[in-house]
Formats: sequence, C-alpha cells, structure tokens
Amino acid sequence: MAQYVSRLDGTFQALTDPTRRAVLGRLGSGPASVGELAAPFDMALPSFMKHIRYLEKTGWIRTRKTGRVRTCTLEKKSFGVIETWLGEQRNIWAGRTDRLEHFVTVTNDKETSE
Amino acid sequence: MAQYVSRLDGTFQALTDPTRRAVLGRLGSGPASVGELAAPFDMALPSFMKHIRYLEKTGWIRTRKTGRVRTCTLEKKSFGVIETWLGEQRNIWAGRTDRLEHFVTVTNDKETSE
DNA sequence: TACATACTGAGCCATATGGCTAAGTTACCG
DNA sequence: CGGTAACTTAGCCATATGGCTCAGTATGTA
Repeated sequence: MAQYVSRLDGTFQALTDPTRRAVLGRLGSGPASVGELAAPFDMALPSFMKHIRYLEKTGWIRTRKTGRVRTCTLEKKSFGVIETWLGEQRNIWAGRTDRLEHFVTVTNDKETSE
Repeated sequence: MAQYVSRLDGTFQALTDPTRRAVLGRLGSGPASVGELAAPFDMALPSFMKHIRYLEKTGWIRTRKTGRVRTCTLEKKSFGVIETWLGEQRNIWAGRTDRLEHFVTVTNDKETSE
C-alpha cells in the first residue's frame, strides 16, 4: 500500500485527533514544553509524545530540546496548506477546472508552500 | 476509547485519503454517479464504495439512488466547518479566545448547499 | 553524590482503515 | 424471460492508529 503519500495526507491526518487539535490550539498562544502541553490530558506521557511526534512529522509544529525540556512551537504555515486546498476546491466550483487533472491523478503535492 | 467523537474528527478524516479528496474535487464540478466517480481509479468497486459511504457518513456528500444508479452531490457546507476551525485558530493567534464569533470571510461562496 | 524531573524507547494490545474477492440484488434492455 | 449493468453485502487480510506499561536516559537540584 501507500507507495507515495501526499503532503496533504499527513497534514489532514494530524487534525483528525482531538488531542492534537487541542495542542495546536494551545500553541496558538505561544510555545510550550511537552509537560505543559500534556498537563490537561488524562493520558500517559508516552502516548502523548506520539501526538507531539506526529505533529512534528507532519509539519504542524517544530520542537527543540534544551536541557531536559522539549519546547514546541506552532508552524503556522501549515494552515496555508489547507487554505490552498480549500481555494482550489472553490476554483473548481467556480468553473475554473484547470487543475482538475491533478485531483484525478491522485498526486496533488504541489501545495507544498514554502 | 472514543466515547464521543467530534464532528471535526470525521470531517478531517475524510480528507486524509487521496481518493476521497479526488472525489470531492470531481463533485465540485457537478453531481455524478458512483460508476462515473470510480472510473479514474484502479480500484475494485466495493473498495471505492467504502469511500463514498465514508464521505456520506462524514457529511461531505449526499447520495440518492434512482433506479440502479446512485448519484452523489457535494455538500459544500462541509468546507465551512473547516473554515470555521481555521478562523478559530487565527483568533487564538490574535489573542481573541472568543470562539466562533468571527465567522470567516468566505461564507458568501457557499450558496448552493442548504 | 543522591534524588527528582522530564522525557524517551521498547513493546504490547484493541480497533480502525483501506484494500481484495466472491457472491448477491435490483434495475433496464431486447 | 434472459442477460447485462450498477451497485451491494459479506467476508478476509495487512497495516496504521492510539492507547497502555515498564524500564531507561539525561538533566537539574540539594
């Protein structure tokens, strides 16, 4: 399966989980450590860390370890990836089907903004 | 696990699959039958139908069977769900944690569905 | 040095996802 | 009535996801 996975797959997949969406929400008001982010959740640390790693892997956050504390920062440009996709859909509705082939051929990766 | 699943979970989950995104793209230019939608994909019908059912379950499309043909229609309002979420995130960045109040700009595009 | 803090790694488990085939069912056509 | 077309149902299968525990490792603190 999955020989090639579009950027969009992971970008959306990251948003399917309420824990991860909540983390993004929290990070919207500024960077935080893993411990701070995990505090509100009734979840074991290793489980929570999987979400952090997933958000990092899919480009939604950046993390950096200083001492024993890992600090997470929101990558706002990921929101742009979604907005681009939304815009393309609306273009189709508007009759500008110039990009339709990309959707049909499954590989829509050109939204890799920046 | 998952005793209560947010609407957003499914809304985003539907978009994680390239086949489903392609179907939404195609439906953006008008309703189509399952057969028409399935044609571009090298996939068995039952597999494809799962995607259709999933899109229906998560509110992205509506379907109706007439004779032996099932016709699918895009539910454009689902895009609004995502835009609302995006708007909420941006509000957080801006320091306004009052949710939902700031309904996003693009609402004037979604006339055709309900 | 001893101990606590903050992750991290390994591995287990149940369920979900996304594909398949084989065998229906239900129209429509001649 | 017989056959074909357009789904549909019912399984099976491999991998992914999202949780857990238990046992590290690396830092900061007294």
